[in-house]
Amino acid sequence: MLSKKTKYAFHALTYLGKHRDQKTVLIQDIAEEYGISHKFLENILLELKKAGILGSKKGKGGGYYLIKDPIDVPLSKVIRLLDGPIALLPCVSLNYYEPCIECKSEAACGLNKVMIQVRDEVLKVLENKTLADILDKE
Amino acid sequence: MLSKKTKYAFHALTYLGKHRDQKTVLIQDIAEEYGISHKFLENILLELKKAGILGSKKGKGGGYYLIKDPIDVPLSKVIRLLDGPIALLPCVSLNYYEPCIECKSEAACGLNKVMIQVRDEVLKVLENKTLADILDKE
DNA sequence: CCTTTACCCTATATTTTTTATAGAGTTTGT
DNA sequence: ACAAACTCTATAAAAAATATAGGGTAAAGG
Repeated sequence: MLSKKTKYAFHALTYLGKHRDQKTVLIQDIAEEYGISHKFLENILLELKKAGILGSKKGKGGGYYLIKDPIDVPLSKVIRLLDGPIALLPCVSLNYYEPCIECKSEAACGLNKVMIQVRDEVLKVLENKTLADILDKE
Repeated sequence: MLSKKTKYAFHALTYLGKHRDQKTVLIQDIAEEYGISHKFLENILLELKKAGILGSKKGKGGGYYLIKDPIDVPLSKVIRLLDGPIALLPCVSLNYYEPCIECKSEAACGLNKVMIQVRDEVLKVLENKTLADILDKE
């Protein structure tokens, strides 16, 4: 399941996508629209900024704005950023790989093979669907 | 990510699958093989039993045994049992459906559509791969 | 029939992760 | 100078996952 953090991130990105005509959007506006705590959302937006998805402007009249074209923001990127690995096992994660502690060898692990398959199927969708696809529907 | 509970369940099922020649297997034997706490594993085996995957026998000479043919135990069943929903959002879960609280309407939700697609791709794999596939590899 | 073995069940404790909050900085426009 | 609004780090609260405890119940075997 996606964490609240990730869901909030998608909400915020959707809101920012819808308001691309204005220069900046206040944290407060997004927080109110979706009933998210201002401060919690702040951390999320900051992470999205560090990842190069959002830009921000300080001081009066400041706020956040989309720095990327929505079509260039795959959903997988957002999920990985806020939630971490997409794979179901650490030993098949592309971005957060770790060997399974209790596993003797990956070659001899039956689960490993299946989970690689699952990962690839999930990524086929999440790498190709972007923020633009989400904006379309709303 | 799969929880430890689910991973332990797969370990136990693998062990039981490998030892189908003997009538029963002790909790203790499985726990030692994989370094799992006896008591923690007990709860897991009990759930697998309630789900009709395992059988057990009390008293001296007792233990657990596979009641189903490994080919009739889809991986999705085990995951759902120990971990809950496979879907990434409650609003697209087939077995644990719940509406998203912060979501106004599913029809107008861009994420909803994509996550249905993800769910279906994952299930294509996990419903068709069974315990038998895992046993093959080990 | 009695003792031992081993599963059955429920409750509680511990640890980790997630979610939320607080408050002091820093930058910027007027 | 002042106020608006993001930046950053630390901490707290809540929830979930993991682990432990201990008595209950059934069955085998002598």
